[in-house]
Amino acid sequence: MSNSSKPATASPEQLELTSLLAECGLKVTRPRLSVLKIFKNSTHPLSAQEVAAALPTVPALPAINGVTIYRILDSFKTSGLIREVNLRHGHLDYELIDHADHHHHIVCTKCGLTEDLYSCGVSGLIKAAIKNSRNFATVNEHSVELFGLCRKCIKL
Amino acid sequence: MSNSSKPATASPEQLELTSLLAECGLKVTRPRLSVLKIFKNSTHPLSAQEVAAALPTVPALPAINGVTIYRILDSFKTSGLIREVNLRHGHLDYELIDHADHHHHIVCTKCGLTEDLYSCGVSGLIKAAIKNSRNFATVNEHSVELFGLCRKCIKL
DNA sequence: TGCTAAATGCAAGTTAGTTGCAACAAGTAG
DNA sequence: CTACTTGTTGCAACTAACTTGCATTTAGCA
Repeated sequence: MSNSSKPATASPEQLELTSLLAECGLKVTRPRLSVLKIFKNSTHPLSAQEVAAALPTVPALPAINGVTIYRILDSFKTSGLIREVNLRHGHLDYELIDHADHHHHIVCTKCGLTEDLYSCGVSGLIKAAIKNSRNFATVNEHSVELFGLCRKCIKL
Repeated sequence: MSNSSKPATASPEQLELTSLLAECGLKVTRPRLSVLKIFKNSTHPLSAQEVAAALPTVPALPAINGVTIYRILDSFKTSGLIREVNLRHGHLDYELIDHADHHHHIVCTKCGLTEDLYSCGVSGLIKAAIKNSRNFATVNEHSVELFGLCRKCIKL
């Protein structure tokens, strides 16, 4: 039984995903590997539903439950693998945290097209906020989202 | 019947709210006046539920339906009276648009305390985004939210 | 004063996300 | 290699936020 529960050979990609999970102290399971792989291959933030839709349906394997996806997203968030972003789509989106890659988003309010922005410029604002506020002590996170129209939608 | 449907005297506040609605092309109704008044008196963004909770319960008058609140928020938003803000509370918040008063928010991720920020500093980012993006044509809106801990919560 | 379009109330439905609990499986100790 | 323990998953039911359809009412205006 060489291919009953474990693949005969593990691809380098699979190995990378596995160690990424292990490093975060998360057990390596099939659902988690699948979800992580989807994020790795995605160019934009994903909602829980998009993750669900992107899950491969292998006839031989049982489908992954919707609840499990929420719980995986939660565990990934807690362990710092992904972050929540709010793109005003009426639900939460998630994206991998690549520590070398701090960015924000620009969203088309008509079609939902999303691009990353690689400049930021709020560090001054953060400093000023802490300095001027009597109530706040620290700023750990921030979101900057631009909302506009893409070239396609502005023509409609 | 002097006090059956209309008050004998209209307060200056009532008059102001009335004309504000009229200017926006909205019919002046009791539910709308109540909701607008709540926003006028609030120092922070409000959710639909908070608006509902803040509605006065005058025994003589029928209560205002929850659905109506959503519809009022929608009409206020469409006519530019209020704006949506996303403070990661799992629902949408709304605040009056005061055109002289462009601001953003700083939110405590533990207790939800919210303050306004009166500096912004993203105009450079917006210009750069339009210039560098092949896909985007205009930026009409933006959100900047800082998330951190207030002095109370950081001690816990 | 009466008309008409807009606003409201009510009931039911939808969507996103959560909770409790039993079954299962990853990692580890023996 | 096997057995144990704890974290993970699946299922079903539930909640919160918000929406829709339709009948009724009412603001604004002729």
